[in-house]
Amino acid sequence: MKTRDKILLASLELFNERGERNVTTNHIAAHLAISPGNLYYHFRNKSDIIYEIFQAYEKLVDYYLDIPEDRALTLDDLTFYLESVFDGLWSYRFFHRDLEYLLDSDPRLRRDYREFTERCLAAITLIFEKMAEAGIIEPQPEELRRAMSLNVWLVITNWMAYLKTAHAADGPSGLSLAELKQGIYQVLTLEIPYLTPAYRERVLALREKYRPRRVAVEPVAG
Amino acid sequence: MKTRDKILLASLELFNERGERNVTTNHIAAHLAISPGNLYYHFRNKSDIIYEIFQAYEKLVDYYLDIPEDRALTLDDLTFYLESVFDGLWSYRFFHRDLEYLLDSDPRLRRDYREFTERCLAAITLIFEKMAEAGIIEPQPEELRRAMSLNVWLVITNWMAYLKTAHAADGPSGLSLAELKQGIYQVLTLEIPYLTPAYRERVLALREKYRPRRVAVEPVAG
DNA sequence: GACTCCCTAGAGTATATACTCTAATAATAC
DNA sequence: GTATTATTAGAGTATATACTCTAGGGAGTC
Repeated sequence: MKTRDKILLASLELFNERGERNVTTNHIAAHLAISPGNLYYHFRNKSDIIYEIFQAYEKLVDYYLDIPEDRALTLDDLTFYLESVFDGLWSYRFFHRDLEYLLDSDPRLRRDYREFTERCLAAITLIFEKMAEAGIIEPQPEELRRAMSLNVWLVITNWMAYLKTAHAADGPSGLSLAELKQGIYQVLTLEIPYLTPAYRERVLALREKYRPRRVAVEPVAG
Repeated sequence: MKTRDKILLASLELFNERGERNVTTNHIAAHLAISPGNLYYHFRNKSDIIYEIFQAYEKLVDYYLDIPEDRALTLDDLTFYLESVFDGLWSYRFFHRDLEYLLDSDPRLRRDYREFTERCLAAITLIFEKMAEAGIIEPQPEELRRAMSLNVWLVITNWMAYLKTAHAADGPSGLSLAELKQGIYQVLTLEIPYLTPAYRERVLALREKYRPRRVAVEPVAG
């Protein structure tokens, strides 16, 4: 693999593990056993690394959320969208953690992220629309659909922070993708009241798959 | 005012304005025109300042969310809870911005914050319970009520980040309390499907008060 | 072999940051 | 007044961080 790509990969890995704030360019270089000079040969600064990682994230989610317009939406589609979005969130999980600081440090990123959010919100709204068309949920007025979509977005983008700050154990054990996907349970909770009788049971069954299992908190020895 | 209190106040102010990450102890001292030595006479380190500010935040919200058990809940109560929570969020808005880093740096804070979240979730659940008792919303099973409360929490705690990252203008104009309170619109959106006919119109009218006004984006000169 | 171009090493730097240390001053107690 | 304690100033420090600079290796080309 090219050094440039190795840098991007290692950065993402370290950022996800320790948080962007705790990872310096020297750390990244050391992790790859290359010199700082080498790293700076490939990237002008840390912001550029982050920006490029973001672009990959953006591309991934855009790809996932490319809603086909020519056919009806199925429950499998819905499952796919939900799973994919949380997969993306997982792979680039450092990003939302320090979002505000990152956007403050890089105007390009701020602009792109705003547009990215708008695209995501539009996609979610479209999904609601197509769910109504498919008879999965009752149709709702435009205004409500938009507000609901925004709530879905807020729940999705904040679920990880909730897990990391209020839920997970203190230890360095961290978080698992499986836990993260319990966010799907929360998202589907939002849709319950709008489900049509025809689909109600099926969606509830889907939701049930993501129900958080109450994890017993290990008593700390000592 | 005592120097100690001045330090807490100035820290909160600067943290809110610029973000904790961008505010050093030297900045705080300079802002107050005192020496760093003086600051460190009153606080052992930056973490202690943050911890003390958090305790004030916690106390404030606990006070707001002290739900009286001896009487029925009214719409005015609900309004008060919502307004208060967003007021608190505003006054200590730096906190959620760097939450994960802050909790990683201070085990006391992590423990306290987790308990704080649990108390807030319990309070929200109780509010739902009492809203059902008061006939404002239809009663729901325990499980659903808990999941709904968590969604309310996720929306509330993420609303500001949404505004700052995806919505607000780039400029240093920043955010206003009024904008922040549009989060109430989103929270009430969550409750719409559960409203009883008797209260539906009234709650919708309340919600309407917080509807975001589409702000025209100023074209940038130049 | 010489030239060029891409890549890399590694020492080095300017700046920032959290925090310390000493000495002096103000406040209080007796 | 004197002793004691609380408060403050301000210079200073150890460490970290993002980033630079110079020198050179390796591979291909003529």
